Amino acid sequence: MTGIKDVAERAGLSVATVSRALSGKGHVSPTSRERARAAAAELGFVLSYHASSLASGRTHNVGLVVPSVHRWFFSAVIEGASAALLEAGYDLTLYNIGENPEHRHSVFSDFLLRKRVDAVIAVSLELSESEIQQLHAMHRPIVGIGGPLPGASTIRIDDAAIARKATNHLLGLGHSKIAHITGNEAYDQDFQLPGTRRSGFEQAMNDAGCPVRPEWIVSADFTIEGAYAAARQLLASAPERPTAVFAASDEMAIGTILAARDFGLRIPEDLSVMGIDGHDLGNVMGLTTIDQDAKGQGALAVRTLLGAITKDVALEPADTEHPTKLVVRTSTAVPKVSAS
Amino acid sequence: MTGIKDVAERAGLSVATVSRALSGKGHVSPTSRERARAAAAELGFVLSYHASSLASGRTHNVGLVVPSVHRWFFSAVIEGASAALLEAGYDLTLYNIGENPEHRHSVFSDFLLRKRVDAVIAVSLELSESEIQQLHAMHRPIVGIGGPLPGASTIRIDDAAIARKATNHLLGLGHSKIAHITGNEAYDQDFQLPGTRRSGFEQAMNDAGCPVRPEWIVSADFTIEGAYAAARQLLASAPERPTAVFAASDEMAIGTILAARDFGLRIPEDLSVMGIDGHDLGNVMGLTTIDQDAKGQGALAVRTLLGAITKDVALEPADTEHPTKLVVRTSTAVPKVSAS
DNA sequence: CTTAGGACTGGAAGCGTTTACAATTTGCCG
DNA sequence: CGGCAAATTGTAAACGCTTCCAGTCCTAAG
Repeated sequence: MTGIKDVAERAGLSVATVSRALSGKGHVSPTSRERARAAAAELGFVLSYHASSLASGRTHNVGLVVPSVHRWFFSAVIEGASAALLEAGYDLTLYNIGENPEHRHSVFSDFLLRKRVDAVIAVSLELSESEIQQLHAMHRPIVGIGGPLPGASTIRIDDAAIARKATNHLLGLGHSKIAHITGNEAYDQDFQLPGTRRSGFEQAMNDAGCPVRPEWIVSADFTIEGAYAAARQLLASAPERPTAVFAASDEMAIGTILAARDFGLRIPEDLSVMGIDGHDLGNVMGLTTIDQDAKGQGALAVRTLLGAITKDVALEPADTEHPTKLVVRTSTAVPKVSAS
Repeated sequence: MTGIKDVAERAGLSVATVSRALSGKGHVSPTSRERARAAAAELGFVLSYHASSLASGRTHNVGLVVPSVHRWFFSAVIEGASAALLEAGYDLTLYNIGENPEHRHSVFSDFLLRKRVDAVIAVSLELSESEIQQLHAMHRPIVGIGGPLPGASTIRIDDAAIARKATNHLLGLGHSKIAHITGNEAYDQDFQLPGTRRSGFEQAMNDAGCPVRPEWIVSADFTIEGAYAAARQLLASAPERPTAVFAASDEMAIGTILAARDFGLRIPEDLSVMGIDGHDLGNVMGLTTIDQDAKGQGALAVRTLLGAITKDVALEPADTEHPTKLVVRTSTAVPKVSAS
C-alpha cells in the first residue's frame, strides 16, 4: 500500500509538505503543490481518512440516522444528502434504525459514539431524553430534519400552516365534508408531525365553520398499504361519505386513491384527494399535493453541517423553515354535489 | 475523550490486555475481561474504529454501492444489508451513484480507495473495465448483487428461468397475446438483466408456439412512472390489445396497472398483469409476481462478506443463486376471450 | 521433582496522517 | 542596505488503538 511517505519520496518533498499540499491547508509553494499532486496521481495515492481522522479529528464522514429507508421522504432526504456529501468529498454512514428496538439502541449507544462521524443528521425521529443526550455527548454538530430536536439545529416545514393550506384548498373548492388521514400513534417514530398536521386541518375546518367529524379522522402508518386499508374502512363504513380526503402524506393519499378506486369512486368527481410531500408518483396519480422538497432538505442539512465543520465553529441551534409549494393536479376538484 | 488508556488505568490492567479483552482476541483471564468490560462501561467508553483500523487494518465498515436509493429493489437490499451489519457491529457506508457521471467517477476513483471499507457490496451496476479494476485494486472482498461481476462473488436470481416461469404462468392461464415491458437501454446501469428477462419471455413464448409481437415489447426505466407512460402507449396504440402484460419488475407492473385503469380496463378481467420482485405494494395492488426476497439478498451478501473478513480468507468468487417464489394474487386470471 | 508448554500479561513498536515548532528563505519597508 | 514579517519547508511528536515479543506463572506429563 502506498502511503504519503512514498508520495513524499517520489516528489522529493517531506511528508509534512505533501500533507499540506494534498489537504490544501497551510502554506505550500505552487511548485511543491504541483509536484505533490503529480506524484500522488502517478502512484494512485489517496489519503486514508482513517489516519487523517486520528491525527486531525476530522473524519470526513457524516452519519445519517433514518427510521426507515422505504418511505419516500427518507429516501429523498438520503438522496439529497448523499449527493451533497459526495460533492464535498465526504462519506455517508447510514444508520437505518428500522423497527428492531435493539438496533435502535445500539445505534445510539455504540455506533454513534465511535468518533466515526464529524456530524449527524437525524431524520424524523422522536428521540428519548437519553438518546438526545447520547447524540449531544458526541460533541458533534447535529441537524434534525422533519421536526424539533432539542439543542440541535433543525430544518423543517411549517406543518400546521401547510395542513391549513391544504385544507383550505379543498374548502376553497367548495368541499365541506372533508376527511383526514393522520399518522398512527403506535407506529410512530416521528415527531408530533401527524398531530401538528391534524390540528392544522382541524383549525382550518373550524375557521371555515365546517364540523370536524371524528369518524372521518382515521389513522394509518404513513405507508400506501396502511392508508389503503384505513381508507377502505373510511369509505365503507361511514354512513355518509366525505367528498374529499386530506391525507397527511402523499403515500397515504395514494393509498386512499387506490382504495377509492376499489369502491368504484372516480377521482376527483366522486372524491377529491390530496396529500403532502411531492412524491415521485404524484404525476402519475395526478395527485394534488404540497411539495416539500425533501431532497433539498437533505442537501441543506449537509451544507449547514459542512459549514460548521469546516469553520470549526459550534453549530448554533437554529430553526430553518424550508419552503413548500402547493401543486394542484387532477385529484382535486369542485365537489359534484355541493349539498351538505 | 476517554481512551483505552483510561479504561486500562481504571481496570488496573495494561492497555494491551484491555484491548484483547474488548476485542475478544487473544488470551485474557475471565477476571480481567470482566474488569475491562466493567471499566469501559463505567466510562462509557467505546473503541474508536478509526484507530483500530489504523492498527489492525480492519475498519468494521462495509461499503454499499447502489445506482439509486429510490427504486424498490435497492431500498430493500439496503434494508437487508443494513440490519445484518448493525447486528454484527459493522457500519454501512452508502455510495449512491445517482445519475451524475462525476459522482459515479469519484466513487470509484476516490471514495472506495480510501482504505475505509473492509468489503464492498455492489448492487445492479454495469461496471466498466476500469471500474472493475478499481474495485479489485482495493484488495477487499466484493459481492455483487443482481448480476455478474467479473472476479467477484455474486448473488443472483436466475432471471431467464424466472421470466420463463412468469410467462408460463400467463400462458398456463390461457393467454397467448402477451406483451412485455422490458428495461430501457439508455437509462440502464443494470446488468444484462432486462435483456435476460426478455429472452426468458421470448423463449417461453416460442416454446408455447405463441408469436412474440415486436410492437408488444415496450421498454421503460424500471420505475412506476416510466412504465405507466410506456403502458399507456402500448394500450392505446396497438391495433389489437394484448390480454396480458408481463413486466420485468413489479414497479413497472404497477405502472401498467395504473395505465390500464386509465383506459377503463379491469384487472384481471380485461388485462392480466404480472411482475417480478415482491414489492411491498404487491398486496395492495393484488399483483401476481415472482418474489425475489431482495432484503434476504442484502443480508446474505453481508453474511458472505463478514465470513470472509473474519476468517481473513480471500473470498472465492462464487455464484449463489437466490431462491424465488411465484406469488399468485388477483392481477392475473384466465383471459375473458380466449380467441387468438 | 523436573520440565515443557499453555495461559496470561505488559512493554513497546508501529499503523498513516496532521500539526506544532523551529529553521531557513524571501520579500518589502524605510 | 538592515530588519521584520510572511512564506516555505522539515523534524518529530502525537492521535488511539493492535499486536509482536518476552517474561511470569501454573499445570500436567515424565
